[in-house]
Formats: sequence, structure tokens, C-alpha cells
Amino acid sequence: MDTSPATSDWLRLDQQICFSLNAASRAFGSVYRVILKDLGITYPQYLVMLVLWEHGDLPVKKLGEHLRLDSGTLSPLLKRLETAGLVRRERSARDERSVEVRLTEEGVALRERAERVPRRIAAATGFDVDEISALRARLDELTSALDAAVHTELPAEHRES
Amino acid sequence: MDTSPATSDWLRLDQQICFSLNAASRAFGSVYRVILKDLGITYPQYLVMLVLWEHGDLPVKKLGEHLRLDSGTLSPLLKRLETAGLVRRERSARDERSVEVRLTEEGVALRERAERVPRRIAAATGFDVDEISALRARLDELTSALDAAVHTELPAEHRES
DNA sequence: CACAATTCAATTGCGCACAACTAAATGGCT
DNA sequence: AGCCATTTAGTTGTGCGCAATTGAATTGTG
Repeated sequence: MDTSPATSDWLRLDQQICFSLNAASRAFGSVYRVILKDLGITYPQYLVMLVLWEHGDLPVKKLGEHLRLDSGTLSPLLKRLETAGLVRRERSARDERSVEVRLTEEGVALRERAERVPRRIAAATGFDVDEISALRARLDELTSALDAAVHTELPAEHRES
Repeated sequence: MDTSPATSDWLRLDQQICFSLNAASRAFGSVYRVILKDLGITYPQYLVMLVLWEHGDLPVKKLGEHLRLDSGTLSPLLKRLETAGLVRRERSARDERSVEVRLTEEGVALRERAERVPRRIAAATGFDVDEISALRARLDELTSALDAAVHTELPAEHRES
């Protein structure tokens, strides 16, 4: 058709970036799975703990904003963290819609054991701090561009079956 | 304790790279979700189709090697593609353990409609070809390093509860 | 040939991600 | 005050990813 030379090359290129991204993300998952086994939590649960350690107790909503996750993901995850004794959930007194997620003493205590995790991860990547920063910056650009694309270019064809 | 200066900075840095990776991967997912809606398949299903379009009919095993996925993921996914009429699964005659995944005519035909996808994705990223290649190369390095780490450094503590 | 080890796909079970929906509480508006 | 839109969590349903197990077929070895 009116497309550029080798159309099948495009089908390959495209796979490259997103597939590579995906593969890297899953490879990280494997490493975290092993390292976090000691702590008895999964990687997404670890992310929640990181946010709570950094910002203190937060309502589910705020937690979701930090992590780009909604209640459909967070509700069951937080329930598991509560079962594990790391977190408590209490309906806010001043706004009954909101649920405050609070660290228990065990949750706070876990931080100490978690502090060795980042270095082990960094070691596993074999990248130095600057390389990691550069890559991270690039990925964040990408994410921004993609987010923008979802909300601008694409809704053009919102109307269909 | 005996750790370096700002321990909590490490807890942040670490989140950066993997979280950024994760976020980018999910952002891609959103874009693909919208673009692939026309084709009636998900992104992982699209990846399977890409491999089949490029390499022709393949046993599940080979498919898994290309995609780094095992039968636990592929079996149900392929069943859905079969239900959608894009693929057939037939036990190999020469090795009854193996299942050949074959494109149906519809599966082959879908390729034409898929050929516009990569350009739309590329446009959504806002990156040019060189930038994408560079990033991809970096991510593949990272994946290799992480894979190696899982199989060398970590099995040291294979023995536990 | 017989038997053990390996290979391959499928299944089960768990957790995450996300869309769509529900239910309750809140805030704004008349 | 009364009503309605919005906000906030939770629930349901679907699909992916992975560990662990199962069962059948194949290969290797004595």
C-alpha cells in the first residue's frame, strides 16, 4: 500500500521496545521475588510499603496516586498486607468514605530489614547509579508521552462497538 | 547501622528504576489496549501473533522461547486465540507430546490489519527510531544482567522454609 | 526389551492490573 | 432542608505471569 518499504520490519521494531520493556520488567520481578522472599512480601506490596515508609500513613486514594494504581488493585493487596500484620486499615473519622492505611509496629520494623534490598537489586543490574538515573529519566519521558497519547490522540475513536 | 549515609535515599533510588520500568510497561499496555481493540486481541495475544507471522507455525515450546513464557501462561492464552478463530492447535504426529500452533486463514488475514499498529505506537511514544533502538538495547542489557543474577548470585539461599 | 529420567503441555492456585459496576458519604445548589 | 453530582472504597470478572504439580510421550541406559 502507501506504507514505507519493509512493512514486516515495522512489525518487528515495534515489538522491540515494548517487548524489551516487558521482558525487563518481568526479569526484575524474578529478582525481587527471590530477594523479597525473606520479607514475605511481593514486589507490589513492597512498593506500597516504600510509599508508607516515605510518606507515613495515607488514605488509599493517595497511595494509589503515588503508585498509579486504583482501588481494584489496592483493596485486595492491602487486605493481604493487613493479614500479614504489616498494616491496619481504618475508616477516617472526618471523612467516612476514606480509609486510612496505617503501618503497624511490625510494618515499621520491617523497614530495617528492607534497607538492604536496594543494594542487592542494584548489584543484580550491574548498572551504576548514573546509568540507572539516565535510564529512569528516559523511561519516565516515555511514560509521560504514552499517558498523553492515551488521553489525546486515541479518544478520537472512542465511539465504537 | 553500618550502612552508608542516607539509607532512605537508597530505598528511593531502588524504587526509581524498577518502578519506572513498571510504569512504562503499564502505560504501554494502556495504549496497546486502545489500539488493539479494533483487532479484538490483547497485547500478549498480539505478541504471539507477531511471532507466528514472523516464524510460521510453531510448537508451544518454541513460542514460549521467543516470548519467554511458559505453558502456564500460553495454554490458556492460546485457547482464547483458538476460540477467536485466529489459531488452531494440533498435536504433532511425529511427537505426541508437542502441540503445533497454526495460523488459520483469519489469523493470516489479521496481519494486514495489524500492520498499521506499529506506526501508531511509535507515534504515541514520540521517540524516533534511533532513540527507541538505544533504549531497547539498554533494556536488553538490563534483562540479561538480571537473568544472570537470578541464576548465580541468588541461589546461594535456595535453602529455606 | 525394560525401566528410569527427561521433555512437553496442561492444570491448579495465587497475586497483580484494569475495566465496569456498586454502595456509601460528601459537597454544592437551589 | 432536599436533591444531585462527585468522591472514595470495595467488588466482580477477565486476562496475564509464574510456581508447582500432573500425565502422557519420548529418550537414554543397562
